[in-house]
Formats: sequence, structure tokens, C-alpha cells
Amino acid sequence: MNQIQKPRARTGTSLPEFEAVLPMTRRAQVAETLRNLILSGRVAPGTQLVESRLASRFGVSRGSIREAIWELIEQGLLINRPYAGAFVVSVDDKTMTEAFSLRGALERYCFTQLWPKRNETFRKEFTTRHKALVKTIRARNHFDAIEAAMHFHSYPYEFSGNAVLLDVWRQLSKKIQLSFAMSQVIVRSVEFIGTSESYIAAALDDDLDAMHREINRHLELGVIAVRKLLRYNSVRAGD
Amino acid sequence: MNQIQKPRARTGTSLPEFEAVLPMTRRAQVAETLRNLILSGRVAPGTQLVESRLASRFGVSRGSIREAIWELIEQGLLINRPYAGAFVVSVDDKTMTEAFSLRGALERYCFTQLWPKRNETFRKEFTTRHKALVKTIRARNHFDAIEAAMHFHSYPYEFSGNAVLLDVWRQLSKKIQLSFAMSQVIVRSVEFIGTSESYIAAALDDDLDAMHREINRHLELGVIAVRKLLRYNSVRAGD
DNA sequence: CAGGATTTGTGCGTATGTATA
DNA sequence: ATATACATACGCACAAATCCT
Repeated sequence: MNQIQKPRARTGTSLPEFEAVLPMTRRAQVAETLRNLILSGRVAPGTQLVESRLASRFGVSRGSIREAIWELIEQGLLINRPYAGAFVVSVDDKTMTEAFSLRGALERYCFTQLWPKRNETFRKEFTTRHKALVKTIRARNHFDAIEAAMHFHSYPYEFSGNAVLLDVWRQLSKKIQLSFAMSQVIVRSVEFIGTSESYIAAALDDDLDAMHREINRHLELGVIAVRKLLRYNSVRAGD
Repeated sequence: MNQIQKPRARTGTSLPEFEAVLPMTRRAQVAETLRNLILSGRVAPGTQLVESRLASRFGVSRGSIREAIWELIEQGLLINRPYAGAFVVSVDDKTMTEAFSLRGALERYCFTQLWPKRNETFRKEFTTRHKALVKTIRARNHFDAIEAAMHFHSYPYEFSGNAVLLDVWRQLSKKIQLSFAMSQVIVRSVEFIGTSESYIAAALDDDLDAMHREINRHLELGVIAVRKLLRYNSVRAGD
């Protein structure tokens, strides 16, 4: 496990612009570590997160762990049963289907908004992220692939300049990322590369209607693949 | 202020089905009270929420207050400046415009989904909530009107049966409710009653395209009214 | 179904880091 | 630059509820 570092008071004459921003609170550090563990699928759905165990494992107090856990509960990654504990959620079939359907509506809206604003920056960055995604899939690195996929698909929302839309997407994407993690869909279906190729091609082209159709097609394939693999893995629903 | 009650251990032989669910934790009770204060506009944007003061005011420990505050931060009602404090957010013009625009996309999607499922229950409940809204507006009760408006507009999302969509709506609606609270748009513009009349009429009719147009019109009027009153009230942007 | 073990929920004292007047 | 107020963090204790044998 990662060891949480106390942000040391920079006393020396070291380069001030070099060191990354460390003023994260304990709460934030713990939450980020746990979030990565869950969203990458390294912690199975249904697992209980015990405060005292995490506290000694991380080397921080129970209070900090409690706050980090509640941060993840608010984000929908954990569910809390009062006086029983916090458990990693498991995405069921209905939730996943709903998430993909809603994402379709969001993404069509997103592309409609950003369509006239597309420029060289957009094409370049979007392509770069796509190449990074393909690389992780080819390497069959499941954990990195999930992260790269979310990084790729987040870009239109970032580029749209609509902060509220981006907020909503971040919330929704956690559910989608969880279902990816549970189903291990990315690594197991390398043909996804071809799917995303036509997706990005349409995104860089000039036919908005074609892009809308492409979004529908892409998400339909996604939901089918995830559902099939969820069944195959026979992940228990839990509670 | 509300006094937080310790959930008493139901020992007697009182009616079990009558008493509302009290097993709320302190944290949840405090959070709900604060949320109501903020969303109804009784606490001005920019106000700092001081843990120690709230703790003595509520009669609970600082830990509970801390956790409740972070719950509201996660929900976007407060912003946290590390080691400085938690402050009530103020919705600026850009955010409000984006929120209303996105709500349009969500609501068109929502009605498309629920359109074939509409039944007598839907018509009855939607009408009931609308009447309650009109009543509070006529009574010029701003706090209750905000709540009634959100209750009314939430119903399609509840009825859609799409839990993910409902989640996203709840997140988005907080931003909209905040802008209502800041602008006091409802009480000041009684003509809103007429606006919502044609809105619900279309929702109960059988022309989905007309409903989509109605949604666009309704939200456009809303954003204009809020923006005008925000300027009129000259609420400072803060931070 | 009783009762004990486990874990969460809550309160309080205290120390330290950070912002701000 | 100093002081003050406050958030952040830790540790402990105990109450309350769940879980399990």
C-alpha cells in the first residue's frame, strides 16, 4: 500500500517551481488512493472498508479515514449501511444500461455544443489521447486501459467549456468506469480498437448527424460487451 | 435553529408503522438542516460556516459538523479553501446559463423516455404537485415556493424509473435551486404561473415534439428571469 | 434467541499547520 | 512580523447498533 507522507515544510533552498503541489490534505490523499483502487477494480465489489484497519494500514487517524470514506460515498463508489459499514458498490445490469443510455444523450448534447468550436487543438489532443488508449489496450494492461479510456472519452466534455456538463459527466463516468472495472471489458475485447477508430474519425469529420449516429452505435456496442462479460464473470450483485 | 434529537431507542409499544424513519445519524440530520438553510437562501452566498460555532449551536461535536459540511461540499453547495474554511457558493451567470441549457437536454431525454409510460398515476401526481406549487406562489411564500417548484419539476425524473438519470438530476437541480434562491425569481414573477400552466398542459398531452418545444421555451424564460433578477439584486460573485 | 464480538457513530481534549487581520 | 482564529489531524473513550456464534 502507499504510505501517506506528511507534507513537509519546504525549508531548504530547493527549486520552488519544480515540486508538484503537495498541499493535499490527508483526507484527499487517502480518498484518491482508495478511489484508484476501486475504480481500477483492484478492490472487489461488496468488499467492506473497515475504518480501523485502513487507519493502521495507511498510518493515519480514524478520523481522516472516515472523512475519505464519506467522500467516496458521496461520489457513489461506496454505500453506507449505518452502524454496519461502508461497502464497495456493485453495478447491476439495470444501472449499467441506464448509465450508457444517459451517456448517449449527454454525449450528443456535448458534441452539438462543441461542434462549431473544434479547432486544431481539439484534433491534436483528442488524437493523442486516442493513441495512448490504443497503446494500453494492445499492451493488454487492464488497469491502465480503463484509465486511458476514461481520459480519452472525457476530452470532449473538457473541451466543451461547459463546467456544469463536465461535472455531470464526471459523476456519470464513475458508474461507467466501475462497470468497466467489473467486467474487464477492455482488455478482453481488442476489437474495441476498431470501434473507437470510427468514433474518433467521425468526431474529427464535419457531419454532426453522422457523429450522433456514431455515438449511438459506439455506446450500444459498449453496453452489449459489458453486459455479456458481466454475466460471464458472474459477479454477484451483493445486497 | 432546529434541535437535533438523539434517536431514542423505541422501547415502548407505540405504533411501529406510524413514526417516520428516525435512524438518521447526527451527520445526516445536520447536513439536511444546513442544506435547507442554504437552498432556501436563508444563508447568503459567501458566508463562512465555522465548525466550532455550528457545533455549539447544534449541540453536537465538531466531528459531526465537519462530516456534514463535507457532505455539502461534495454536493457542490459549499466550497472548501484548505485551512481557511467552508463557504456557501455563489452561482455566477455562466454557471446558471450552462445549468439551464444542460437541463434542457436532460429534460427532453427524460420525457422521451417516460412518454409511452405515462398513465393515470402520472397525470394525477404531476397535477397535484403543480397545484401545490401555484398555491405557494400565490401566497408569495418564497422559501416554500422554491421547494414546491423543485418537487414539481422532479416528478418526471422520478417517474421515468431511471435511477441514474434521477441521480444526475438531483445533482444538477441543486445548482438551479441555488440560483432560484439567490434571485428570488419565483415570488417576484407571478407570471410564472402561466408559464408552468402551458408546460404541464403539454406534458399531459400527446405531442412529444410539442413538449420538447415547451421545455425549451420554459427554460429559456427561466434563465432570462433569473439572470435579470440576479443583476437587479446585484449579488456579488464572491471569490 | 441470547449474548458477546466487531464495527460504526459520537464526543472531547489537544497539538499543529495555515490563513488572515 | 505578530498575533489570533480557525481548520486539520491525532488519540482515546464510550455509546449504539449490527453481525455472528
